Amino acid sequence: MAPKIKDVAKKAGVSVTTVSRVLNGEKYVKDDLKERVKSAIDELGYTPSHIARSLVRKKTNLIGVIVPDVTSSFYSTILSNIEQTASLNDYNLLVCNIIEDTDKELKYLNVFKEMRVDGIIIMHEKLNDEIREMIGKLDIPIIFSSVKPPDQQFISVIIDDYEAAYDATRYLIGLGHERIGFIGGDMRDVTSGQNRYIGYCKALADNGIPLVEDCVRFGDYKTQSGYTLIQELLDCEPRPTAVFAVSDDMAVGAMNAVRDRGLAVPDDISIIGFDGSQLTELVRPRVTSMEQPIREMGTVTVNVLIEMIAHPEKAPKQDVILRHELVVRDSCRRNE
Amino acid sequence: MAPKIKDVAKKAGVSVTTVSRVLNGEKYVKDDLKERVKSAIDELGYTPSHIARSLVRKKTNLIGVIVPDVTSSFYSTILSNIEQTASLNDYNLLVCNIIEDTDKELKYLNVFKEMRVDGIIIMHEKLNDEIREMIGKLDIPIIFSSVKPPDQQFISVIIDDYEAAYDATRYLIGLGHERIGFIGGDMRDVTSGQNRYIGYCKALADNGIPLVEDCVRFGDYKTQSGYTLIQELLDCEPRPTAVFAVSDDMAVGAMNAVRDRGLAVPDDISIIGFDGSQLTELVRPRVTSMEQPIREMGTVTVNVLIEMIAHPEKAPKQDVILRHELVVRDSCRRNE
DNA sequence: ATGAAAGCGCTAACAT
DNA sequence: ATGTTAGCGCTTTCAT
Repeated sequence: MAPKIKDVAKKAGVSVTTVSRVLNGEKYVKDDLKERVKSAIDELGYTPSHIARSLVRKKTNLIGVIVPDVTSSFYSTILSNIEQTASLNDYNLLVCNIIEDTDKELKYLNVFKEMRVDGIIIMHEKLNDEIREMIGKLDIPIIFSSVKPPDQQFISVIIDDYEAAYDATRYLIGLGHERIGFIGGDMRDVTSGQNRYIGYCKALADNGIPLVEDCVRFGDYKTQSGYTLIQELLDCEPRPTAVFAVSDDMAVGAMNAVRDRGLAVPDDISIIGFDGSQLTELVRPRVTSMEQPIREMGTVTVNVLIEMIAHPEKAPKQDVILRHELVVRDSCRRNE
Repeated sequence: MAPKIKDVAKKAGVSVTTVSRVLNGEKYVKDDLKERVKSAIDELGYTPSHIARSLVRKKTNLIGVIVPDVTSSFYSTILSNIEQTASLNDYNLLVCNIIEDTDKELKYLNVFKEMRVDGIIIMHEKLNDEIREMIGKLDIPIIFSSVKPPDQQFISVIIDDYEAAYDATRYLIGLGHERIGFIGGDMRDVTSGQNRYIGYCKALADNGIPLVEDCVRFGDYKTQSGYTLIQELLDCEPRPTAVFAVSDDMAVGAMNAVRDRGLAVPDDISIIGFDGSQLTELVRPRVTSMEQPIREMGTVTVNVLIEMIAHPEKAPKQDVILRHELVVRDSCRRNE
């Protein structure tokens, strides 16, 4: 059996309180006692039980994280930064990977509650009623990262997706493109679905370019869906000279489809992505992308959450909006 | 304050023991009492405290996982499967991302100990003395996934890297290649460093092909290192007609470098990767790779670990060796 | 079939 | 400056 505080106290010839005091770095312990306790701890190989501590302190230093898919470059990068920032602040991560599995999410939310996690980070916006209700009466600080659920009560760390999509489209227009296809996300998603689509539409409208419904498709942000959907766009007459894909994964899928059809990016068609995932630099041509500050997003999310945990009464009422940034690489060119 | 078992007992007009009994699905509770307790639980929105439970049961249902880099396609895929299998068995994951940071790993190992996790999964093999010592006296079941540290005392879920590398090299030889470059890993790593290199050497030797030191480089498994190292191989006279990179990431980096130099894969040079990461299908040409059963690896790791947790006395003494498999795609061709 | 009470390992009044 | 003790929320003998 692992040694407990009582064993240390006995060995050092002091009370458990004294041991607890040196454990928690309190003053009011004479140096010689402190030394005795420390060597007792060393000899016994004692490590305090976080469990017991949590029980009395009513604080677990645990953050529950719900990721849609850890294998995605986008989410894993945010997760990586979440982990780093959490670790820096002595928080540990309970990670749940839900692959569109509502039951699993519900289960994990319940686990988070049982575990008495101090805070929760959620990275998807498809909240059904059950989950909404569960979350609503959870009484644990919750923050959304990179997404914004329709509910006003929750706060998010996001970019302005509307504006980012607007800027991405404008970039294409500025390059002389007028037939610009769109490969969108899930229109049930407010940020990554609706807002990006609206931004695209508005940019066209502001520049007197008519929206061609036939050049618009919606997918699920993944490579395969970009691969599939662009094929329909390539069949349009006249063919778009540029395509805006609302995720880098979809952009890469689209680029592969173009290539597999014997066409070239960007010579035959320009493609711009969205997110700023590592993939943009891995493929050839490298993907021009409207980037989110992914790493910063993870960091900010944790910092805001920790603030909410520390001061639940003054929880922020406003979303945190980070800046998006166009990073030009090689997948778009001027339309002559 | 969240309701506790005592509140439920009071509300239902029974003892806490009875509540505990229905919570844990024991028999010996009359139906009407059971009903009363259940509705009290519902009305109060009571959720048992995992903390308190863990304290008395001396079981946390927590598994600590140490990943070198969650943003890597290879590790995140294993992690995803670890999570899935753990969740299926009611275990939760405490995830630690160490980016070659020994201090952080040490810290986390200590956190795992404090948290009294039931088991630990480690996915890297660079154990320095400090970590080795820490792990040695941890008294928590530990299993290594996809890697094998030099120490005989720990068990691993791995493939036979030597044989896999041998087979990969033989595939290239079978394609008619005789000048076969090698982009290896870290020679301090037994599995992914040494064994793959030795397999490569042995395959050459068995086929009467002399090893050309100049066509061998060692990197860190990442894209950038593949990109850099292959440049030196391309300068060799005569130039290798094929290259074996011991990770898909390095293979992709190498392919990019080849392309950026105006050469083509596989027409000018064949490149075979290793791992079977998602990347192989994402880039063009798609990467022929000696694949590890990544998904199975995560599943098996958790299953074995859970077995070790349940029966610490009869811990497996043998590594679990999974089968590797060559998946032919488009990055290698016959050398005429 | 149900309940009283001890204790899991620790912290935090409170007392000295 | 140090020690005593009462919980934290639950499970689990042991009684009844």
